Amino acid sequence: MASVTEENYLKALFILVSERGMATISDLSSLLKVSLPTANSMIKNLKKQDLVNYEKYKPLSLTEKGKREAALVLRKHRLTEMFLVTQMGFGWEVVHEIAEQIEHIDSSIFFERMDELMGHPTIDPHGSPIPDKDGRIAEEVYEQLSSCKVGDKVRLIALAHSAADFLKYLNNRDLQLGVEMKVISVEPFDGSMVVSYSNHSSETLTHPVCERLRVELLEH
Amino acid sequence: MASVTEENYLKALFILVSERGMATISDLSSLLKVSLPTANSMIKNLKKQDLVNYEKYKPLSLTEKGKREAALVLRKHRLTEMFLVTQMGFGWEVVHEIAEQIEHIDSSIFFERMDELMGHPTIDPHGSPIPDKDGRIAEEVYEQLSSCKVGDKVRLIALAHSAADFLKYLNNRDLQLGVEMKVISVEPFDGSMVVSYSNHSSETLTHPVCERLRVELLEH
DNA sequence: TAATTTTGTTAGAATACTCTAACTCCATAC
DNA sequence: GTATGGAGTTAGAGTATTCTAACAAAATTA
Ligand SMILES: [Mn+2]
Ligand SMILES: [Mn+2]
Ligand SMILES: [Mn+2]
Ligand SMILES: [Mn+2]
Repeated sequence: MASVTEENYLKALFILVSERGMATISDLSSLLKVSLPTANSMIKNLKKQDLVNYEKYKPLSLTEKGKREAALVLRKHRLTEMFLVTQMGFGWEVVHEIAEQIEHIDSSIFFERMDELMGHPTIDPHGSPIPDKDGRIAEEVYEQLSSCKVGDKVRLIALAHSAADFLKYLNNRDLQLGVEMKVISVEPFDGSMVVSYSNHSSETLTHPVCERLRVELLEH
Repeated sequence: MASVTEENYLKALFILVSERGMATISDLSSLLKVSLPTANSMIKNLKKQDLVNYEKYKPLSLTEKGKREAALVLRKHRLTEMFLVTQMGFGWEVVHEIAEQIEHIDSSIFFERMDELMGHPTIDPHGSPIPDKDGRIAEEVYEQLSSCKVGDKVRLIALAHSAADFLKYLNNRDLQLGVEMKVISVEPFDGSMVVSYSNHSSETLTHPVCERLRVELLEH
């Protein structure tokens, strides 16, 4: 069984590859906040266990075995986040930190019970898909709010990142998953958008925010 | 902050001292399933941190600081066990293993929320007291069933040990905390007892079992 | 292409935890 | 009181994870 450290590396690699199509040792190094040589030697270790594909100076990828392992950790992470929100009443801005630890608990009955109690959820509180028991995960084929046009009506269905700061920013503006929004205007200079939704008739969102909001197009 | 390993040592020491009045390095070594030199060197480490009192060849004890740390880990352990039983529907025979891992989660809000959701329980599913937030713990001044006499009526209020085997044994006989039992007879030769309770009019319990059942005397 | 910057690698070392082997201390049993 | 066996200790070493320093390769910029 993979150690806590190894699990963190596998999950990081899985997420990096699914977000950017590829991953390098320095991506891992900065995401996990370890030095480059540390990441380098861990990658060699994971290669030895046939969990990652790696050739000197080449980009990284997970083997099938590594993908499975990583997806199962991600499953535990996302199930936990959902459990913390739906069963324990936590806000979506605090659950990631706790799940980062609980994802390493070694107990199949624990996570199976969570899953049952929640009725087998398919997404986590941030809208990301939860891998199934075999490590299969749904494609994320969402549009970014930033790519929408004036007049578009969309529904917020997921977030590209779930840092607490960002989530609190959304809380302060009553932005939750499921909210229907309409694009009022787009500023060509800096990509900021004015949108309306719920009780908010006019809210300005900067480009970095719009990029991180994943939406489903309802009308345009 | 203490590492997972250090927390396990502190908790083990706390339990050994509270159960037997004292603890030695070999007690720790066998309880934690590590070699004697391993326990020895960890004790030196904990002494350096002013968590245990230790002089070569002398018995061990926790400092006030060590007691507090240990009690807070024990609090997390027992809150978790109670949570797993009352909020997640697990049987008391499986929760110890899971709690052994979750007790090391570093998140005060997580355990505070557990505590709130359960209405601040004071005992765990095996009847052991849950230390409070300051690390204070109630004295356990229970009688053992094995010390009762024929004719005594007692209520089962705690278990001295919570190994899964033992708990399954109790499950098979419908023995739960709170059950009122009557001592029908005691076999002087081997200390086994015949008791009646609930729908069980005559159940034989061996001495090792009776020793581990802690009771409150109702009548005699 | 040449210079520069970024990324990756190797070497060497530190810390935490663990072990076995060998030895010493201590309680108690004769 | 000495012999003995169990408990405790020290020495030395291995694995996992991490780091810094020094260097090499690759990518980017000029
Ligand atoms: Mn998360
Ligand atoms: Mn993690
Ligand atoms: Mn327990
Ligand atoms: Mn533990």
